[in-house]
Amino acid sequence: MKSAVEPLKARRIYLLLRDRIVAGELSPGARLPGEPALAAEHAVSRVTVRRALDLLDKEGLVQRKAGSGTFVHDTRAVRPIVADLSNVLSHLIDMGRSTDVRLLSFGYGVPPEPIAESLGLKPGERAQRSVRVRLIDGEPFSYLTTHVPEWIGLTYSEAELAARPLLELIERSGVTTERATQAINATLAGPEAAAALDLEIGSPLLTLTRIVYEPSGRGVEHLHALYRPDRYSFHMDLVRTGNDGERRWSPALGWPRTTDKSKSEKSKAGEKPTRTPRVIKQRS
Amino acid sequence: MKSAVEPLKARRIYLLLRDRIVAGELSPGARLPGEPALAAEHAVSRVTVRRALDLLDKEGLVQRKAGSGTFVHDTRAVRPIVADLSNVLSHLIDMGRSTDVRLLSFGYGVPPEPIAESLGLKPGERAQRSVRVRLIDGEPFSYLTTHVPEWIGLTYSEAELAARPLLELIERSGVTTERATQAINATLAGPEAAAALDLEIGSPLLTLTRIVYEPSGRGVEHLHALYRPDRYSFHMDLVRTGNDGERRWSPALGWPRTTDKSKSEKSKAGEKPTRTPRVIKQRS
DNA sequence: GGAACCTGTATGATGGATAATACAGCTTTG
DNA sequence: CAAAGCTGTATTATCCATCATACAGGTTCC
Repeated sequence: MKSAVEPLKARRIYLLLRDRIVAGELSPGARLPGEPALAAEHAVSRVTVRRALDLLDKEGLVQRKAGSGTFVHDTRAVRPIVADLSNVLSHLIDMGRSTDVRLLSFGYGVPPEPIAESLGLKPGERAQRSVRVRLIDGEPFSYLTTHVPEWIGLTYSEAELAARPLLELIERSGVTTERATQAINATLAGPEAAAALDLEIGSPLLTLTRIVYEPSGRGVEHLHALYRPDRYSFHMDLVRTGNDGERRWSPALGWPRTTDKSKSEKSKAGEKPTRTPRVIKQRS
Repeated sequence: MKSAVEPLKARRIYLLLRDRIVAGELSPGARLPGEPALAAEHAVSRVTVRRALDLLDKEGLVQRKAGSGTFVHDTRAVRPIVADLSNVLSHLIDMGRSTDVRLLSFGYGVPPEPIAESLGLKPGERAQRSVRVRLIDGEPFSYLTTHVPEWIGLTYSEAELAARPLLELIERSGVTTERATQAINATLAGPEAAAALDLEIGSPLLTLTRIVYEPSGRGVEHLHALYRPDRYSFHMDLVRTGNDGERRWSPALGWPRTTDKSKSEKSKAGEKPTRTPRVIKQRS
């Protein structure tokens, strides 16, 4: 068995720098602090900084010029996709970007207890489990694990699942979907997800867990989605509702907009990032 | 300078197991796979698995019984706070949980370019930057970095900021807030955030970036929030709108019912009061 | 009781990440 | 041109996470 210990500090610095670049804090063309400076800043040796920069370089995020410095390269290719809170990204397709789905796994079995519970399954009852990866322009950005009660799952084939949206298939089976709940969170990539998303284990991931209910209140779909944060983020517009006494933000329903100039977001140096919303025009 | 190489595989396994526990996949009382099994599953040595389990143990998530096995312990203490998408968690306060805010940093300066842009500042214009940590029941769960145009920031004092919601202070200054945009994402904890949130560097974090605009369209607040995913998550209810042709999910405006996780009946072996300190300091 | 698990504990070996240091060649600046 | 940066490239040494292995002592179950 090969032993281990993988880059840690190096990868960390790589990720931090990467975040700052993708977030727009370091604009294209800008020169990064020198290797000695970065080494001092992060209290590591220059060799380590160097490894981090090599990773950025290999990824094309940065261009190194001997004798001159390291410069931020084209970031446009790395700009994340933006979806609204209901997870709609159809506007991307309209923009000519191609999305593709790859079905990694398909089968029936007894799901873990919490999922069974959310689907209202009796102990021992089976469900269909599928794992899919969604790609945009050939690059994977989401890793979806879905569970559907067996009696629904049986109404469509594996091939159909690979080709059509699951929810559409569910509705085709005669089930009406009406309500859903979802939770957004963050995790680290485990081995399978990391492999599927072309990431290293331990990379941060955005998480979305959604349960779709039919009118009777029975769950018909349990979705667990993992997103690469550098390629996907949730975005929403809020409006102020309820005058003073009860001031609160509510989602702006007419949602389409995003017209304004690239409003980027980021915070201070050496901090956490967040993505830059994409300027998107949408049809309709 | 102390050299390095920190636990990697061990921590990874720790985090993965932790996720499964917190997510409910491994219910309280359940017995984890044995150390040899886990070692095989993750292709590591038993020593490494052991370290991961030690971390879980120290955190109180798991109880180890020599000769018997390792069992999932009380998870209720770890259940994350749930907030709706507009970031309201008032219902928690209603539940008797106390929140507290600690002001870590306060000052004025020229913000990084993307933030300046979002606030509509001219190059060189200054803004107030504050860093706060929010605690619930004494435990930190969010790390907030806010930027406000100087002319607004000057209308309140540092003490006021530490005591009252920022948005309230902004509105008190005469500014009307009407619209906001926010993006949700994920990252890894950097050094400062990790320290403030009592985490290790490299832990996953939920990210929320919100920009609040006044009616004229000028930004008046830039918020960058980092949340511990094990203590905080976003939750929302959706309803199906737009019949077939344009089927889509929209946020349910009525208040979401909290995800009641009280599956009371499960009292396994003698319940234990275990009040475990939350320190995750590893290495001694 | 005893087999078959399990967790606790100790050992030595190893290899890869990191540190520390030195020097080359290029670029920019004055 | 020369000085002062910078990146490229070695070399050597250290450290420690991990591996592999062995054995102890507890628990479960037949």
